[in-house]
Amino acid sequence: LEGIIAKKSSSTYAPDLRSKDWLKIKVNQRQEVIIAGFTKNEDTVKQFSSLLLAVYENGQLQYVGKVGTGFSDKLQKEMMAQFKPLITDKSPFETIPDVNKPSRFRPNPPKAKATWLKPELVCEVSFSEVTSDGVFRHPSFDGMRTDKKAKDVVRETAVDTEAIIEEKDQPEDKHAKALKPPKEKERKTLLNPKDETQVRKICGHDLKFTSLSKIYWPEDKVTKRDMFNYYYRVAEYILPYLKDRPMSLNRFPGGIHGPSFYQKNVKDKAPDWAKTFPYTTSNGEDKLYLLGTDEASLLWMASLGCIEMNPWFSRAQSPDNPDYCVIDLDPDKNTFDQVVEAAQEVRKVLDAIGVPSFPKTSGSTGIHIYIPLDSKYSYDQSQMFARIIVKLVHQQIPGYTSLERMVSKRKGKMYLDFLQNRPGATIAGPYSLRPKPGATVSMPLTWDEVKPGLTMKDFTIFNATDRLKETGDLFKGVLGKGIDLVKTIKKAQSIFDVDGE
DNA sequence: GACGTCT
DNA sequence: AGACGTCAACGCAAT
DNA sequence: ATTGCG
Ligand SMILES: [Mn+2]
Ligand SMILES: [Mn+2]
Repeated sequence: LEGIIAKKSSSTYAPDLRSKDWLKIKVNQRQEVIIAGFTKNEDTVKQFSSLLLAVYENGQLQYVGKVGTGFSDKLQKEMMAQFKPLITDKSPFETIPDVNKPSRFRPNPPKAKATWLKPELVCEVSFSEVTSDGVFRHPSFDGMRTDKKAKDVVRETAVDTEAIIEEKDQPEDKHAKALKPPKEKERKTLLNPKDETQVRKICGHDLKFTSLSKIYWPEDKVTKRDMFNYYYRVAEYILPYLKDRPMSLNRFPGGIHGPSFYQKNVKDKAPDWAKTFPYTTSNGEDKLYLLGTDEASLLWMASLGCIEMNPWFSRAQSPDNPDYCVIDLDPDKNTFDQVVEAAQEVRKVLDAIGVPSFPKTSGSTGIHIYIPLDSKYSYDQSQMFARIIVKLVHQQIPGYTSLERMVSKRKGKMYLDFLQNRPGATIAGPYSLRPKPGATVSMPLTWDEVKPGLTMKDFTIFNATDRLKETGDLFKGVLGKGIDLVKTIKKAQSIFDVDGE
């Protein structure tokens, strides 16, 4: 048994971070809204990039934000047919909303052109909360509503009720406060800034955190304590990508410049509550992988000095069937703008054959692109598909990319790594920290963000949680509906010159 | 980083 | 109690 | 059998 010792913390600081307050499952709100227009980004092939949403407030049309996710290409086509007759060059709003509103975390939003619609169509969206300027956070499209008149669409939550009361500077009304939905609290920090050793109860298990002021990232003055606090705060985002996955532990007990080593076997090491996955090595030894499960397993890994989180592509329930295929761009003597170019080339190829793709910075030097497979295929099939894609990409940009396995044969060109799609192989998962100067994070992106000027240090331990509050989990689709490989490969063969070999 | 053994 | 030593991947393919 | 590779 590993040394996680049950001991009451003597610290007076530690508040009860485990009050059920934050344990509540985040329930999205839903409401009907009017479609008042749509935007189309400069580069996209889609019908539209987002819908501009509105509700009536005091008889006036009020902008409540936009939604850019939740519709398939097919649905978009049908919707566009409904939009066409309603297009108008006059904004239905009294004051024209800023649909390209930049923010601290998306300083260069893609240029989106707005098209206005007569406010007649109604749809339903879900969202996590309403921001202080009255727009939806993390909106997602749930479908059209044909049974509802646009004129009847008003705000459904009590949030605005309170906002209006405050605006008019009325005395606070207890009743209004009671109606207010529970505010999505920003998660508190796990560990206090003082004690070198602290014990916390996580998922019912006492975890001990030691050497908390040890500097893990000296260039950035980031400590082990900072690392724990980070994983604690991103837990809800990262855990879906670790859950039930065997983990390769890559340990850096002395920080990012100290010696490091891999650990796969946690037999007789993991605490008794940890879930494990048995495997047998090629020379017949029985070992146990740690499975990602919950916050306790996440923080226990971190406490071993695992700066990175390296999950399998498949889960224990179906270990031979990956949930996604990965195209891993590994630059050598390339600029990051070239990595961006290559990533967009991957996207173009995938777009052409109707395959959704999800990009993220690796946090180290490259970019990872995930393709959802929904564990319908084998690793071999996934790798075959990845090989087809990178071959096509390489044909487009042979000047600075390479498919050579041997580094010396790559001649400084970027490796289009498809071989990582094999059992037992891993890469740093989404939201993982990396043991690199800058305390970088492997950050999921929208494709609009994958453009020249992007840098690895845009996303770090310092800004990741703030960004997540704004963007939500951009990788949701990765664990969603998988592609149809058979159809897709056929389509690729019809469009491109795919050589089978 | 954790554990066993030695002084 | 503290110092010290030891351990902590793996599969595949090219050479 | 050893090395290179992620
Ligand atoms: Mn890589
Ligand atoms: Mn790679």
